[in-house]
Amino acid sequence: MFSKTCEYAIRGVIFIAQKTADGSRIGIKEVAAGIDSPEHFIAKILQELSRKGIIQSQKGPTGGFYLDAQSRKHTLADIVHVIDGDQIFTGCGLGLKQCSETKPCPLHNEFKKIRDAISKLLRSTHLGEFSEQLEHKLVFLKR
Amino acid sequence: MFSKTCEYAIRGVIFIAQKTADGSRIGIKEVAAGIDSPEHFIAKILQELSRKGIIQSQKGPTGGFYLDAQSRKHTLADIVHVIDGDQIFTGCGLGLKQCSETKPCPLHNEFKKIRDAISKLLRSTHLGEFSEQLEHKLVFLKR
DNA sequence: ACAATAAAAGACAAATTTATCTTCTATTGG
DNA sequence: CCAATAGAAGATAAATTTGTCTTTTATTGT
Ligand code: FES
Ligand code: FES
Repeated sequence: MFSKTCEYAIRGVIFIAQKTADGSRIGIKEVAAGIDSPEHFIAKILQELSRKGIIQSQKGPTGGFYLDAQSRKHTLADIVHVIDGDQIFTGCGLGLKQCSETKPCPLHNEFKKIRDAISKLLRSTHLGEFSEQLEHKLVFLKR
Repeated sequence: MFSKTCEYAIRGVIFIAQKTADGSRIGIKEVAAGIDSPEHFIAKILQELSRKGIIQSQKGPTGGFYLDAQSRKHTLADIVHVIDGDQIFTGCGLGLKQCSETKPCPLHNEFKKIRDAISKLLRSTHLGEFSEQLEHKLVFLKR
């Protein structure tokens, strides 16, 4: 569904959203441990998201990653778009070079519904929503 | 959503289903051309599906791939299962080692709906259904 | 039996994705 | 200003997926 990179990205950002809801920052090591991902790999991913303005970062002592008020309005779709591109939003489920209404693949109509459900979910889930859940052990980001 | 291998597999089998509805057989070259895939690559894929009994094949002159009555009752889910395993049917959308009701990821409940929709689609689509569409240029397997 | 045909199988190679390691740069507190 | 900290960046490597090439085996019609 998503690339491994994108899975880490989403988990990482959700983790950051939860841990920095109080305005603090969190270091890359804690993020990697928190979501069970390779440290340098998630670092690169977060750096790209930071460059694109999806999350914030700060170098030096007391530095780390965090989300500002603006970022909390971003959605999971923004992350997926940056990491995996728009394939999942508009691509053909059977891998045709492009999805098309006029030259549809045999599953086009059915795939479209699923794709739209995924889009809707990703677009309607804002990063700010993840601030509290984890602390109460209601949901998990690793196993 | 699916691996490239699995996309080719589905397109290939649908193509075979359409072209051999009359009881004939079709060669690997025609399949590769028909779905715009690398010839030897789709060959390996079809060989595996053949070993698993999802499709049939016959060596030698007048040989080729085809679907018998039994195979036409198979579903797209059978193909996906053979090629990509059960990740798409039961795996966690955020890449946790296993999806779990008791230790769910933050998107578990939403992902489950999507996963179930995909499962339902794949399980309810039988290979026999593809026998006529393509001939009338209603749907396409390459572009 | 024989030659032609077509899939099966296995080895190999390219490309992409995922992961690791090292060095550089910015920031902080003293 | 200086030393410590932590992210940024770039190079390298491993693993996986995707694609190609060659040889073998089964089947057919003559
Ligand atoms: S053409 Fe395949 S999903 Fe639209
Ligand atoms: S735990 Fe992530 S989808 Fe079930």
